[in-house]
Amino acid sequence: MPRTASFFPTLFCRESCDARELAELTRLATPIRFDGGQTIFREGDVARSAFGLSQGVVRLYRLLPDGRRQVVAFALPGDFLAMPLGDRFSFSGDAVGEVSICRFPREELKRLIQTNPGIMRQLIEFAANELQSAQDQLTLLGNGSAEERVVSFLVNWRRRVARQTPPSQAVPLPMRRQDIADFLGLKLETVSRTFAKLEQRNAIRIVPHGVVLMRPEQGALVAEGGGAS
Amino acid sequence: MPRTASFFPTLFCRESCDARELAELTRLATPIRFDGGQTIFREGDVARSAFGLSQGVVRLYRLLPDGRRQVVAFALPGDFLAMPLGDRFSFSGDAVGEVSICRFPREELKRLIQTNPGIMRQLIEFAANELQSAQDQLTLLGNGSAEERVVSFLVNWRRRVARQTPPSQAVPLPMRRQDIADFLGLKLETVSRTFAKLEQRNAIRIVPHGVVLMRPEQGALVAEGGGAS
DNA sequence: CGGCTACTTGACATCTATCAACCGGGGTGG
DNA sequence: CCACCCCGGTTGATAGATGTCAAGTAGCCG
Repeated sequence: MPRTASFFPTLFCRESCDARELAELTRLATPIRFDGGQTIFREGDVARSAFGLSQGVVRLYRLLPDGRRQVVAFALPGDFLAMPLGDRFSFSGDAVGEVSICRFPREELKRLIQTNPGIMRQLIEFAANELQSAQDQLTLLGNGSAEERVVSFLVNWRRRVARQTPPSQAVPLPMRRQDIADFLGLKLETVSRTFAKLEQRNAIRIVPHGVVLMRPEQGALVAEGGGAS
Repeated sequence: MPRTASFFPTLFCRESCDARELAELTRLATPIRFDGGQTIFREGDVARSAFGLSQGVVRLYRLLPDGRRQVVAFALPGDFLAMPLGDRFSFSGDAVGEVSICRFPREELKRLIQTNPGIMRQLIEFAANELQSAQDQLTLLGNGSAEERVVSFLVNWRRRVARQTPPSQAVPLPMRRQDIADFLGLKLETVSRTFAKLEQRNAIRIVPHGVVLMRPEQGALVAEGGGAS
């Protein structure tokens, strides 16, 4: 269990960290790697496995029959990819850049969860967080202008990324404009234009694979509360 | 425990129905009534209680600082109002017409849940459903036109209502246009116009406190999958 | 160096929001 | 019992924001 270490600590050791439970989990986990663009699991597939993200970024999305796409969340290291309940995936996930995954056999994981109240509690908490995030996102898509959506995305993304690699002025944006657009319910041109507008206003600076959020505007930008999963 | 009966069966007896657990739950529950428009709980309040809906319809919503509102869901009998986790309500709920509620003291309910795997499982399943619904709604708000949103709402609402009072051609809409608008991320005028357009097309008929969904169009209308909580 | 892909920018179309007037039913008070 | 008022809903005219289509630019990889 080499690379695995970077995953468990974030996910399971936040509060209740039982050594035995952790050992069990580690025993079940199989580490896998994916290249950028590869699909990890597909909406509708029978969920034989559950996944945890160790390294990299994963976009979770749904495809509509006519090809439209809704990105449900961007996962960061420590996040679950898909809740290990329900026997089919309710969305697809693919790698944005290289990623390291922990794969769990679903049935065994399920059994482990049902017999370990500690893990069970963690799972419920995780679900509650997800729900909260989904409702934040819902509120944003229901009421926000293009600019509010983009700003909210940047602020939330920065907060989440900062948790992983603390000190850094620039916020990396490994995903494409199209991904951001599909996450925010906008078109990529609108995202691009909004970025440009924010830059003209000196709220951000656009850099090769990310943005720099400028100090002064940050306060004014906040407004919205929660955000992505 | 008189009126209470109409709540528990739907919520807790769908699958695993343990007589002892049910008895415990019933012991904790206090029935309350509210008139239309009354607020049952408020976003941000400390959640001393958890609530289950016995009769009527409740709108669950968030208020943004500038007064905009996002209706997160319309609850029907058998639904939980707010997940009994987290120590503050993450949204408000108020009665649409008269409602009957079951009130649970949160701490005791929590204890009961943590010691009863059956109830725990139910709760997780409920949370998973909620999450699924939230993501459906997210997809709708992110990609749907006004008409798609309204149609999706009507179809999903009909399905949910039908579960309660099976045979009825007309779909009751006890909530106001403004509520529907805030649920769908539209303005009430747009909702009204969309209703009118659908009626002109003979897809629906607008009746005093509801609509009738016409047979032929129904097939064409479906398109979207899931929906409200 | 060439070609691909992501991204940006521009002109224009479309949709929904906005502002405002109007309609109609239910309840209240005369 | 009738008239009025109030509220929710509908409808119209107009404006603003985002989507659409299309061209053009920049960075990356072979």
